[in-house]
Amino acid sequence: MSAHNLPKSRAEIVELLRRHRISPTQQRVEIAQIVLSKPQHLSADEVLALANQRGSRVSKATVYNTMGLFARVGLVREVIVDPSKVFYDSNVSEHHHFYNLDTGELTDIPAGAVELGSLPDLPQGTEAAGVDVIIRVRSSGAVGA
Amino acid sequence: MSAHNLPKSRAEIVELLRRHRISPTQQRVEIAQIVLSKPQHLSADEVLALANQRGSRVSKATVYNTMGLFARVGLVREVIVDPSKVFYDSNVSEHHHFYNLDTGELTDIPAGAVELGSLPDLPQGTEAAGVDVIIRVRSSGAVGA
DNA sequence: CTGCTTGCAAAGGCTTTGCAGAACA
DNA sequence: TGTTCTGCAAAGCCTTTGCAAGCAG
Repeated sequence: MSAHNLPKSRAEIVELLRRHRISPTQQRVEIAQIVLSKPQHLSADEVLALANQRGSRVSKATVYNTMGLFARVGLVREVIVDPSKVFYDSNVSEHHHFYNLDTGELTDIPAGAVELGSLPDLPQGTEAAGVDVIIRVRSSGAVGA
Repeated sequence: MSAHNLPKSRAEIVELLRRHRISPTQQRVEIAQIVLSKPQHLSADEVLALANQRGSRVSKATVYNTMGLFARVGLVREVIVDPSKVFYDSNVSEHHHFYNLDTGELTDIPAGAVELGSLPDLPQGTEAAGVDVIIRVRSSGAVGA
């Protein structure tokens, strides 16, 4: 599963949203076009900025609603690496991340470059919902404290 | 390295702080006693609550300052799993976490239960600062949406 | 003494919420 | 036409900051 090949045309987006039982309103389609156009990591604020920049009139509230909705249905993945903001990753296939503490840059770890053996036993009464691996890095030469 | 055996006596705490070049003020010692007394995951708010509950007069600002300081010197580890708050882990040795999305509970993954092969090549110009593995789980039977 | 710390309250940044008007089916 | 969605602004939560008073060495 997974591997939508990041559609672009309005029609494809509409189709994609419908498939996820999301009614394709104008704003959702615009946001989807922006976010799903290519593999990328965007904060809510960046999505809003890109939308405005494209001339779409979308409000902050709608961006949050929409990204939350997309995350819930699996169109995007939330990446939690920074306490101050959530990143949305348009690449939903299984992969992990580097997070640069100095620049705030979030990048993908090439698929298969990190191998988790088998999952450990989960706490009793729980089922797995996802595995995140984050490798925090620092720009070489960056002065600490 | 690592493996402080979670000291308890005031004298040990003072000694520990000095070793980390932190001047052992009354508040820092109290907070350290609370936090480092055993392996645990606490939010800033919980640290404050525990302090007040013990009769220590410590302000919220001081809790944040102090936990930030402790994290910087490596006395505790920040765990970022929830966009809404930071957890501080008194267990500084290398290990990973389960995070229960339904209860907000953060628990340790037994050492060695997760094996990362070798680290992948880091982005150019960066050096590793830490690796976090978070296995998100959901209470079995919890109803989604 | 001199500087580092603390505490209070205000400010700040991200996200959520309430509610009226607009769009969708 | 009934329901769902949008947008604005206000509210909320966690965290940081400014500044005067207090403690450490």
